[in-house]
Amino acid sequence: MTSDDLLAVLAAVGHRQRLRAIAELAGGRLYVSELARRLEMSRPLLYMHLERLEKAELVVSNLELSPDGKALKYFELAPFDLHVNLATIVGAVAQDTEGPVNMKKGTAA
Amino acid sequence: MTSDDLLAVLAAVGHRQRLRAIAELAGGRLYVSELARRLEMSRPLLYMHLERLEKAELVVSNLELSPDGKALKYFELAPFDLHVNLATIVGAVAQDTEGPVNMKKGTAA
DNA sequence: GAAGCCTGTAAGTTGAGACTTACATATGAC
DNA sequence: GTCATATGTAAGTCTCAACTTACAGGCTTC
Repeated sequence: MTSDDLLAVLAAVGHRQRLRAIAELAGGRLYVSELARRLEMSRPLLYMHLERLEKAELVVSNLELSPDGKALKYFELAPFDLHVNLATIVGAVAQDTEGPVNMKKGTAA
Repeated sequence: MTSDDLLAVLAAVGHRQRLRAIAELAGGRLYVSELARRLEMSRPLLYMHLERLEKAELVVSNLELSPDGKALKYFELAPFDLHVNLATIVGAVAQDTEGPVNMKKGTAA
């Protein structure tokens, strides 16, 4: 995991509104407008937060059509469990100095 | 853990410079000026970051006198291991709605 | 048609954190 | 004395994320 990845997750989850969004989604998938009502925040604002959570791969979205034809953008939680400890941080930061080498997978430096 | 506590830690660690500071401190305790040189950032700036890390209880400081009489403010890592997952977040957010009750310890609601 | 939902986005404001420069203090060495 | 080290902090700038308002569509139901 690069420090960019780590920072994306930490910054994404390190915000009160996004924390609340995640907690609300813990009860099950919801579409944007409905979630906005529950969290009592404007839809465009929530939209922005959800985009951020999605980039950090903490949630997944899915545009669907309701039975009555409305477009509903559903969001649901992606499973995640990040351990914020020394090993994680040192590991992530190490990659920054380790030379910006392109590698597909693994730690073959 | 309240959501304030959780946010303090996440926001503190969710910043590139502070991540680097932590990684550098992983090699052992350092005083501010020395750490500033290693990270190549201004001392006042680093100072601010360290204060933030200390508030989140990720580092501990200690003002000491060097053999030659100089005051050195040493920082060292505090042990930490936060699991960023659903349980942690839901638990933290739950306390916000759970009524701002003062309680010493335990979850006796 | 108008009204009720929904998504998507642009444009503007604002506020907080990040960052710089500068200074005051203290100590020891020359 | 001056020069080097260190801490502590004030004051200012600046950038960016957060947030609001407003509008563009789409589809139903009446």
